[in-house]
This record gives sequence, structure tokens and C-alpha cells, in this order.
Amino acid sequence: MEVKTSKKSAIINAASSMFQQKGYHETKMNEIAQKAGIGKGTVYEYFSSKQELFEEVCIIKLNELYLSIEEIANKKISFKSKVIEIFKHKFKNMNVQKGLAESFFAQGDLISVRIKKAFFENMYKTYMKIIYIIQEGIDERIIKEDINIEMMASYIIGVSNQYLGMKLFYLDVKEEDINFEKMLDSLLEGFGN
Amino acid sequence: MEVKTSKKSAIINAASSMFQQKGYHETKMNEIAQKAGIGKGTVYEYFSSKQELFEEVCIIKLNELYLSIEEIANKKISFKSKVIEIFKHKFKNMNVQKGLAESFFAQGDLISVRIKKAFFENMYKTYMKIIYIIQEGIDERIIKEDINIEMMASYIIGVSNQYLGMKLFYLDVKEEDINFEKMLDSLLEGFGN
Amino acid sequence: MEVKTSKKSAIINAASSMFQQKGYHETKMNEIAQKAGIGKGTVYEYFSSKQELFEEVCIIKLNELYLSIEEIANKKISFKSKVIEIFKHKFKNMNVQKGLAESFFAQGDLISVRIKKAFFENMYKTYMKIIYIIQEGIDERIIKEDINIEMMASYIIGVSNQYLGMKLFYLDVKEEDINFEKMLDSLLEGFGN
Amino acid sequence: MEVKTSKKSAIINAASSMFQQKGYHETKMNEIAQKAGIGKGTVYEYFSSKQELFEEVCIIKLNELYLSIEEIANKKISFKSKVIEIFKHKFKNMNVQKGLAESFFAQGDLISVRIKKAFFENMYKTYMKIIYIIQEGIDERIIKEDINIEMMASYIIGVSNQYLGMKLFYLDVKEEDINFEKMLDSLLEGFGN
DNA sequence: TATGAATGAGCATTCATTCAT
DNA sequence: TATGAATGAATGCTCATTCAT
Repeated sequence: MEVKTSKKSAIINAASSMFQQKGYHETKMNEIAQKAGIGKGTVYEYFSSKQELFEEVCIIKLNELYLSIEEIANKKISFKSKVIEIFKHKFKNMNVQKGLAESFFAQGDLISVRIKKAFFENMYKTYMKIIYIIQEGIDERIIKEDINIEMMASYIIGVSNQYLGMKLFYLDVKEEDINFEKMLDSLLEGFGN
Repeated sequence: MEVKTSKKSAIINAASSMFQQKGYHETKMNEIAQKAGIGKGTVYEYFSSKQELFEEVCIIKLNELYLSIEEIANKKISFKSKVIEIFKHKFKNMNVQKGLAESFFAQGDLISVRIKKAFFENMYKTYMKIIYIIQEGIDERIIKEDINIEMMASYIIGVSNQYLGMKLFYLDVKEEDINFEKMLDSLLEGFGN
Repeated sequence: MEVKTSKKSAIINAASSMFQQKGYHETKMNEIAQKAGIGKGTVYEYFSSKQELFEEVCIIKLNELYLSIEEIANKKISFKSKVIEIFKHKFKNMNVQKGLAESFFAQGDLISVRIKKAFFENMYKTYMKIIYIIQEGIDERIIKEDINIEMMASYIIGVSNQYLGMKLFYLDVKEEDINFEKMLDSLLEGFGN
Repeated sequence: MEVKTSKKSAIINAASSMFQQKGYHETKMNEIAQKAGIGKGTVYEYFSSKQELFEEVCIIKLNELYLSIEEIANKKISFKSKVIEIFKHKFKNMNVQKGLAESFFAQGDLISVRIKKAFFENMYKTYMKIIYIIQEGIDERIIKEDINIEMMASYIIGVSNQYLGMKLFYLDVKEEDINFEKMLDSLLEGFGN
């Protein structure tokens, strides 16, 4: 059984990496097979079509992203540490997100109802976890009680995407050169006088 | 000459709209020509390839997005009004951005050096304009003097992408139901105690 | 317009000949294209799929077969001459029939409702014409009045298929060596004492 | 040895039934194995290829058809009863014949020399038996002495194929509603005045 | 300049066959 | 002997691009 499992995950890993690198359309089934070290036909033993393989990969990656956030939420650490960990996680997984983003932004038939649902659910569950973390921040008296929590959750995700994305993709900055604490503090203290 | 110009822009409009709707690969040259009301061969009189047409469209759209921001920056209105206008503009143009995003996130040969450069330049120029606006905010004593301006610029873009994107794509909220002022105030006052 | 027409009929001719020679599955789309002297893609300008091309060919051939029978029925010649002409026509077109037979006998999805209907209609119309000819035979007092006309029509077709098919496919006999008159006389006089 | 024999015949039965139902190309080795209740690889222990299995099945079916005719020929019954039994047998086995017909009419590489030979031999042997029956008819003074026996044999087969095929495939008539005696009588008495 | 008929490279997918177990 | 996972040759079909008119 290990053999079968390992072959399926070899395909998923290969596909995941290729889709991320080149997107859905530019990735060819035999490239995936080659990368997985198997024959082209074998891919179809495990996935009925390119589309299905793609969906599987998306759903797995989305779930992995969520699970990391959940894990952070469950840690026995302070509110600020959790948000900083989220920032760091976002930075580390920027490329995965980027790969997923293409399919999310693709508006053709590419993005099936099934994937749309997965995106939505992932987004929802992730928001819930971040809201939970913010609640803890309120309990810790770090966060004001009367804020719009949904908005703050959105801001945490938004600034990490934009600020960290810019750092990574345009400025090619390394993790150790980013001041994650300052990122959060700015959100807490605000920019206004 | 007017004829030529109008035919070229008919192609660009058609292509722009199709690429936005269905993405690069799902849009067929055929469809573009039809939508532009011309023959398939004629497209090639104006653009040497699908890729080139796509790049042209991206560059034009990116520039349009920038010009809107520039226009807002040049208005004789307060700092807060400018940021709120930026938010509104982002909300209105979310679909254009979404269309562009697919190509930005696509990492294959699809995104040529030329587009990458255009993305980068647009991002840079837009940042500069927003930084300029923030400077005005500092002058108006709305914004603290010692903030990281680049970070704040990034946050303005990031929160609008995330928060407004969520409102539009997931919650299907209308413009009049969004409290843009509150969005900015949260950024100014911060969420912390 | 002649050009277009001639290209479509070139495809039909090529396809017809190939399907007849090798059957549906053994005939490849690019063989058809090659035989028609055109590119593979061009076939798809005229027919949306192999299946559609096949159906078109079947329907055309079925109709041609019927039209020949109709033509014979309309001639100003005697009953016996008409039946003999039918025999001769059957003999000459044995290969066309044979080609069609494969698809008729194929019981998979190959034979669409559309073709089934065409087969049925052709069969029906052909029977009607033969019954009309037999009626003339009755008027000419060649045929008994009280026979089962439907049965006789069936016999005319059946004996030509079997007897002539045997002559052609197994014994490789030429047309001039077949006694068509005797064929009909046997049917008229009967084999019994 | 019984085990082996039973497995081989399970394959043949499954294959026979599938080929008849869906034709050669639409029948997958997979399906045959499944229907036979064995593994896909096992089929290849008994038959070296799909083509060989198909040929085997054809030959067996052809032989079965012949044996039934032979059995009828050997019965101690009258000429007329024998011919009527042949008609009935043909009617009952129309579907088997139809299945075989597809491969007979297919003219590609599908129909190997080996099958062609089998078809020919079957046809020849069947004709011989029918001729033998007709001889008995002559002896019984039911049939004229000077007829073309080969032609009459051909007619018996031809009318049963056509008339009974029409009854079965187009009109969906049941056996009890067919007047087999009248069929023969028409052949004996003739349709002419 | 404008066209669209013609093209064929390119790709997803199927399935008969093999072979390690 | 029996198996079914693995394979890749083979094929229908698409669509960007060309070019004769």
C-alpha cells in the first residue's frame, strides 16, 4: 500500500510544483509524469483528467495553508506572537499562494464550482481562525474592544499579502531583513496622529 | 488614419474585455476578432501575436490604473479624501485588477520580461504617488511624522485589495454599503489599545 | 463557391472511400485529409467531428442508393426489366452496401439515432419503390394478384444481397457472367414442382 | 484441466457476448476480463491478443451456426420441415449473425486471412448442407429437377436474412407471428403467373 | 489594407499489452 | 498460474498563425 500511496503523492508533488511554476495551461501532463518519474498513462490511473488533478492539488494546498494557520492559532503563545507567526508563514508560503492565485483569478471554466467552493471554505475557515486570534488579543487587552474584527482580520491578511509580497517579489528581501514586529505594531498603533 | 486607430483600439477593447473575462488561454483570437467586429487575419495586421496583443493590453490597463491614481493624487482635496477615493477606485476596478492578476501570477513563459517590467514600473510609480499623498497627510498633521511611509503605502493597497476584494467577490456587497471612511480611520487610529 | 463545395466533396469522397475500405475505427482522420489532399485541420472546418463526418457519409450513400432505385422505378420499361436493373445495380454497388453494413451492424454508440433513422427511412423508401414496381408487375399480369407483396419485395432484396454477394465476394464472378434474368425467373416460377 | 478449460470458455463467452453487443473496437479487454470474472492479465494467458481472441470467437460462433444447420440436415424429417427449421434457426440467431456481420463487413486489417478463411469455409459447408437438403427435396419430388441448386440455396439464405431481419430489427415481430411455411411456399410456387 | 480558408504543431486521453509479484 | 499496476504508442481535436485573394 505504501507503493501506491507514494506514487499518488509523487504525482501530486510533481503536479503541484509544476502548476505553481508554470500555471495550469503551460503545464503538460507528460511533464508532470516525467517529473514524477512515471509514465504518462500512469497519471491517469490515479486522476481521471488534468482538471481533476489540478483541483486535487488546489484543494490539498489550500488545506495545507489553512492547517498552518490553525496550528498557529492553537499555540500557547501571545496574540502578538501569533500574528507575527502568521506574517512569517505568509512570507514563507508566498509562492504557494501565488500558484493558487492564478487559478483563483482565472475566470474561465478552469475554476470549477468545486474549486470555488474550496477557495471559499478555506477563506472562511482562515478568517474564523484569525478572528479567534484577534479575540484573544482583545482578551489580552492588546486590541480595543470596539473594533470591527472582520475588518482587522482582513487587514492582517491584506498587509501581509501586499507588504510581504512586495518585499519578496520586487525587492527580493530575505526573511531576516523584515521587521515583522513593526508590521504588527503599525497596525495596532495606527499611522495617524 | 482615424480608421486605423479606431480599428486598433477596437481590438484592444475586445481583447481587454475577453482576457479579463476568461483569461489568456481561454480567450481565442477568433473571439477577439469577432468581438472587435473584424476578420481574424486583421488582428495580425496590428499585433504580431496573441502574446504581443496580451502584453499590449496589460500595459495599457496597468497604465490606466496608474493614471487614475495619479489623477487622484493631483486633486486639490484633503489627504483623507484622496485615500478614500483610492479605495473607491480600487473597488470599482477590482475586476480589471483580477484580470491582470492572472497573468501576473502566471509564472510560465506567458509573463514576458516586458510585462514583468511593466508590472514593476506600474507598482513603483503607483507607490510613489501614494507616498506623495502620505507626505501630504504628514504635512496636514494627519499622519505621524516618523512612520515607515513605504509600509503605510503598502498597507493602503493591501487592505483595499483584501478587504474590498472580500466584500466584492465573496460577500457581493455594493459600493454604497461600504464604509470607506472607517477603513481609513482604522488604519490611522490602529486597532490597539 | 465552387472551391468550397469541391473541398467539402473531396472530403466526403475521401472519407467515403476510406470508411468503405477500412471501416470507421480503422480509418484515421489524417488519412482522410491526406486522401482528400488537404490538411488535417481543414477537415474540421467542414465537419465538427469524425462521427459527424461518418454520419454525413452514411446518409449521403444511403440516399444515393435509394435514388438509383427510384430512378429505376421511374423508367418507362417493363416490370422484368426493372427488377433486372435492380439486380444489376445491387451487384455494382455491393461494396458501398458492404461499407454501410458495417456501421449498420455495429451496435455500440457508433450508430447514432440519426443514422439509425436514416437507415430505417432508406429501407422504408426503398421497399415502397420496390412494392410500386411489383404492383406494376401485377398490372402487367406477370405477378399473381394474391401474393404477399411485402414478402416479395423482401425476397428481391434478399436474393440479390445473398446470391450476388456470394458471386462477387466468394467466387469473384464478373457481371457479364451472371444470368440476372434467370435470377428473376426463378423467383417468378418458383423452385417447386 | 477442468479449471483451465472453464476459465478459457469463460473468456470466450464473455468476449463473444461483448463483441456481439458492442463490436470489436468498442469492446475493451478490460470489460471482457471483468465479465469473465478474472484479471485483465489472465486473458493473455489464454489468448495472445485481442485480435486472436476475436478470431477465436468468430470461428467458434461460425462453427456453431454451421453445426445447427448440419443438425437440421441430419434430422429424419421432410424437406419442407428442414427448410422451415432453418428459417426458424436463422430468426433465433439473427443477433449472433449480426455480431459476426460487423467483422465480416469490416474490410481493414481487422479481418485477418484466418477469419476470411473461416467465413469462407463456413459459408461453403453451410451451402453444401443446404444443397444436400435441396437434393432431398428433389428426391421427394417437391423441387423441380432442373433448377439451379446453388441459386436456390442462396435464395433460402438470402430470403431468411432479409425477410426475417426486417421482421426482427425493423418491425420487432415475434417468432410466433411469422408464417415460415408461407415463406417457403412462396419460394416453391413462385410469385409469377 | 482586410480577410478567412487552410494548416499542422501540439496536447489530453485511451487502452492493448507487459511483467514483477 | 493469476494478477493489475504501469506503460507509451496512437489518435481525435484545437487554435494560433499564415497567405492567397
